[in-house]
Amino acid sequence: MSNAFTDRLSGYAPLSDADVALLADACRNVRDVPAGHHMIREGDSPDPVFVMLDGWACGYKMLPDGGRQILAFMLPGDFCDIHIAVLKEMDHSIVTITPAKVATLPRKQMEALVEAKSNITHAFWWSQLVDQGVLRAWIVSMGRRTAEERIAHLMCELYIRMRNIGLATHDQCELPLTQLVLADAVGLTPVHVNRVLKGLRLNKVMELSSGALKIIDPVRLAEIAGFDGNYLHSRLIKVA
Amino acid sequence: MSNAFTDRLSGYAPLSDADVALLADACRNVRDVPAGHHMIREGDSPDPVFVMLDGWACGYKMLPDGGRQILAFMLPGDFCDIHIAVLKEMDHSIVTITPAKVATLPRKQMEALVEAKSNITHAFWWSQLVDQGVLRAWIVSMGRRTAEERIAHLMCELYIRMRNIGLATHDQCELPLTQLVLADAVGLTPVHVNRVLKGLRLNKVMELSSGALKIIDPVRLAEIAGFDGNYLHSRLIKVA
DNA sequence: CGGGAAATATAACCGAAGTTAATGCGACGA
DNA sequence: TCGTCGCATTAACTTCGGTTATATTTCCCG
Repeated sequence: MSNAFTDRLSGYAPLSDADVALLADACRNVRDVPAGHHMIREGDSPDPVFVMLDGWACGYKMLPDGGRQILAFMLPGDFCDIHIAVLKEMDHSIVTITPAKVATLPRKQMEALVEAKSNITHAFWWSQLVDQGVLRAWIVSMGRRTAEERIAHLMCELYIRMRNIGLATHDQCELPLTQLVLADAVGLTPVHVNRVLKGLRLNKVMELSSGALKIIDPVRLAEIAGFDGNYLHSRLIKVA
Repeated sequence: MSNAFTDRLSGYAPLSDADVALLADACRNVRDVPAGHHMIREGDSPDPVFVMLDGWACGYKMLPDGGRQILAFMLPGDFCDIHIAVLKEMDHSIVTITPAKVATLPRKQMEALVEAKSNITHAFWWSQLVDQGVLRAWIVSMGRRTAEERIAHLMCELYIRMRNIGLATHDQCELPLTQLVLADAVGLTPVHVNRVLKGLRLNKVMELSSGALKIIDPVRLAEIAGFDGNYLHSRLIKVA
């Protein structure tokens, strides 16, 4: 009865079989959506909460000049936005990057879950805190890291997150991001992303091609990124 | 019985007099701390939750190379970090910028508040969401805005937040940040911050001196910043 | 299998912000 | 009252990453 979502939450609080069943049941309403499908648009009034069960999505904000800044990547098991119906209006948009399976939890059900089971509340809180930690790490990257460091850091983040949900081998994982998407995420131009990627490839640090990330020299990569995975608070692996 | 904290939360959920009294009582334990006092250091295991009742603080992360990135400013009424004791280890530090009055809420009391009163829980959630919105806005700034735009945007944010808690006049507010602190916040060098500030002053947009921000041309400032205050979800003024 | 769009790759040039360094100016304590 | 320390200011030079433009490759999809 478990799925990517219950797996993730189980890493954040000790959930009983009943809790897991409850959560799994809550996301029984699953939709298959194609790549490039908007789940939420800025300005929408949020109703259901979305949970990624399979595939990638990202949250982003457009600027008046047409630029786009990606704010976060959502992987299987992640909440898309855990607002719990408190906002009048979404302040950003969410779109799928690959074809995806998305569970739709009506807000009432979310609220019921939070009220009823303190374990689940706890797991939601924790999830929220981790997401916030990721946002903070992005701010640090954008503010103080060079282009190469930023990209290396994002690769570390995504690789570890993929590993935490069992979707990475020891040196490799799927990474279905074009250089344009990457550029929108790290606040660089696609041209410069290409230059940096070339550098990392030539220096035998990592390779990114045909939708997959291959880490050749993990130590060097983490060194360049100044990566400290602590902020991901990833208990999953240790528990499992 | 109200204070800066209960005022802020009242803007997020309808709190009864009893709720307010409960919250005010929860932060009866107030400490006066000097400027530059560390409330939380990265790596600490968090115990109590801190609430700013007066003065300014900021959260930041140090980089291996000695650089510093400020992640958020905390104003009167703000939670310093609403982790509710869920983390093993803080992933960033929090330090006062001015002399401040800080309330210390033991984690047990926080948990009790959350469990007991759904209004209060709701207000905490909302507060959390606003903070997250601020983080996202910072990412957009760092990723996609020029130096001038970034500084203009931060000034807009801080002015509006000060206004929301009744600490700004129609064109002015206290802003006790040195150019060095500002630089650490917007991800620029102090030298460049100075250049930009000079430009804004010469163009009669705004002035920043002796700890105060004076907005001369608010329309132009918001224009430069591409500021849309929506993300602050500031219901306070409208309700009051 | 072949044509077309999207994604990647490269090059030449430009400009915003970083670096380094020197100077000015208060505020505060001795 | 003076000296000092931190902050603000300014200048000269450098560099990282942006811009624009043009291949080239990949990968769909008929």
